[in-house]
Amino acid sequence: MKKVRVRFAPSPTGPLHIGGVRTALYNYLFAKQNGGDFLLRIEDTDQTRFVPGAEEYIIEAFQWLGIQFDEGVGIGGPFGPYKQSERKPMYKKYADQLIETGWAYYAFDTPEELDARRKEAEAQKKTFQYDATTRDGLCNSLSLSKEEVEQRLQSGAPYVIRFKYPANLDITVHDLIRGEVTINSNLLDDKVLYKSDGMPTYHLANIVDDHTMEISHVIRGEEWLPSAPLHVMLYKAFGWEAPNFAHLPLLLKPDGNGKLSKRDGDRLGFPVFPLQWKDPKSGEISSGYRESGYLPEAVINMLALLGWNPGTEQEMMDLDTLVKLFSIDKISKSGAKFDLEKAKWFNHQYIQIADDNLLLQHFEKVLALHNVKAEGEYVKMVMNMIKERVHFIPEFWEQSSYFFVAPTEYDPQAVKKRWKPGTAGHLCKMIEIIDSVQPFDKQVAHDKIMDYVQGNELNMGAIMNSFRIALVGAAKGPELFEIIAAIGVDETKNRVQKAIQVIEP
RNA sequence: GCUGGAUUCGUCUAGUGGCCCAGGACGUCAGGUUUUCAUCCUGAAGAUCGGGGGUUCGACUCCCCCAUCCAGUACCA
Repeated sequence: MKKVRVRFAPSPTGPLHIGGVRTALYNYLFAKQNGGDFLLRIEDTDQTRFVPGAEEYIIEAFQWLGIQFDEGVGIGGPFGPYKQSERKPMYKKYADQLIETGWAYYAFDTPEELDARRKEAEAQKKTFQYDATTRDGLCNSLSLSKEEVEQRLQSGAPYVIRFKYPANLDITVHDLIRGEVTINSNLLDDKVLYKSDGMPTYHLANIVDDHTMEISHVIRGEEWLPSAPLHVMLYKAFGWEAPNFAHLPLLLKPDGNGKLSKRDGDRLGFPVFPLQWKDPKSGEISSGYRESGYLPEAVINMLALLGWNPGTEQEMMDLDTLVKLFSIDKISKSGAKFDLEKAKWFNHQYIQIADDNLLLQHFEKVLALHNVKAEGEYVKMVMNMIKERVHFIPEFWEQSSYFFVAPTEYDPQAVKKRWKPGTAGHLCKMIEIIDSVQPFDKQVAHDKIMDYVQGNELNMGAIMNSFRIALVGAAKGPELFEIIAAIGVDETKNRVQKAIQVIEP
C-alpha cells in the first residue's frame, strides 16, 4: 500500500478563497487520518497573473487556521523545490518525452490565428476545437513536413506543445466521490502542455509534480473534473500510475446560484477570505474571517460541514476530532451554499468554550483598540459576565463598554419606553438606599431596593430598567446589581445624576 | 451551443428497497427563564424527497426520459 501523500496547490494570483481553504482542509484531514503527508505546492506557471504577497498570504492563512503542512513552500522537504517556477527546467524533458513517444506535437499557430478560428466557428454556431479533425489544417508538426518543422524549431520560431488525443477513445476517470466519469476523446481539445514562454501549463506541471512528489490522492475542486480525463491520459502517456481522484463539490453563494466569488462576501456581509486582503494594485480591501472576529476553530468546523458530515448528529468538532471522523465517502456530491447564520452560531459556540486566557487576549486587544486601560482581574471578570452575549470578537466592546466608560448617549427607544415622569425622583431615592449599604453588598442592596419598589407599589420593570438605562445607556447587559458591584457605588451615583441631566433637561 | 456534474424542509444535511405520510442542525415562530438584552430551556411550523414514466408486493432509495441549476469549453489555474 502506497503511503498517503496529498497536496494543496494554489496559484498565487490573489488571496486564498474560502473554498480553497475547505479543499485544503479536506486534504489535511485525509492525510492526517491516514498517517500521510500534506504538502503545499505553489503553482505559479502563469507569470502574468502573479500577485505579490499572495504566497505569503496563503502561508499566513494556514498558520492562523492551525492547518500544518508537512512539506512544501516555506517548509522544505525531500521533494523540493515546491514552487513550480523553480522547477521550470525539469518540465521540458517531460514534454519532449511525449513528443518522442507520439503523445504530443509541436504547434506553431499564433494565438491570433486560433482566435480567428474560434470566432469564425462561433459565427457558424459551432465550436472550434484543436483536435484530430482539425490538426491537419493547422500549423503543427503533424501537418508540416519534417524539414519544415525542423527549420522552424531551429529558427527559434515560437511554438507550443500540445497533447495528441487518440481518436474516438472512451476515457474513464475513477472518482472517489462521483464514481466513474467517462468521456470520448473526440470531444476533447488538444490541450497545450508547454507554452511558448518556456513554461508548462497547469496540466503538464501538475501531473509531473504529482508524480515526482509521489502524490497518492488528488483532492481538488469540482471545476477540475472536466480536465481530469486529460490528466488520466497524461499518466497513461507517461506510463505512470495515476493517483486517486476526488472532486469536491463547489461552495456556492448564499443567494441565487453560482460559485462563491470575491464580490459576494462584502455584498452580503461575510468574509470570503480567511484573512483580510488588500489588493496591491487597486488598494481595495476585502474582509477576512480573522479580522471580522471569527475564531479559527469555528471557521474550520463550519467549513468542514459544508459538503461533508460525520454520519452522526455531532456538529461541534475540533481539528483532531475531524481527523478521526473524516471520510471521503461521506462527502456530498452537490454544491453547498454558504450560510452566514450558521457560521455565526458556530462562532458563538466556540467563544463560549474558548480558553479563558486566549479569550482574554482577544478582549484586551479590543479594549486597547478603544483606548481603554483596565486592571487584569477586572477585565477577566467583565469578560466572563458578558461573553455569552458575543458572537464575534469585536462585539466584546459593544457588550462591555459601559464597564469601562460611562454612557454618553441613551437609547431613545428604551428611554421612551421606560423613562416616565417621576423616574428621576425614584432613582435619586434608590441611590440613597444603595449608598446606605455600607460596605456595599449586592444582595443586601438588591433586597433593600426590592422593598422600596414594593413599598411604593412601583412598576418593577419600569423602575429597574430606567436604572439600567442610566448605568448602561441601553436596555441590555447582565444583572443590574452585578453591574453596580463592578463599577462601584460612586460611579453609579455619577451615572444616575448624569442620566437625569441629559434625559430631563 | 457542446460536454460533464448535480437535484431531500429557507440553508447545511441524514437516508444505499420496507424502520420514512422522511430524522438532525442553523434560521423562523410561540411559550418559559432573565427586572432588560443576549444566552439558555421547551414546543411548533417547515420537504407531495425537481417532474414524468417504468421495475417491484413495496422506491427518497434501482432504470429511462424531461426540466432546472452549476462547472468546463484559454499558450488561466
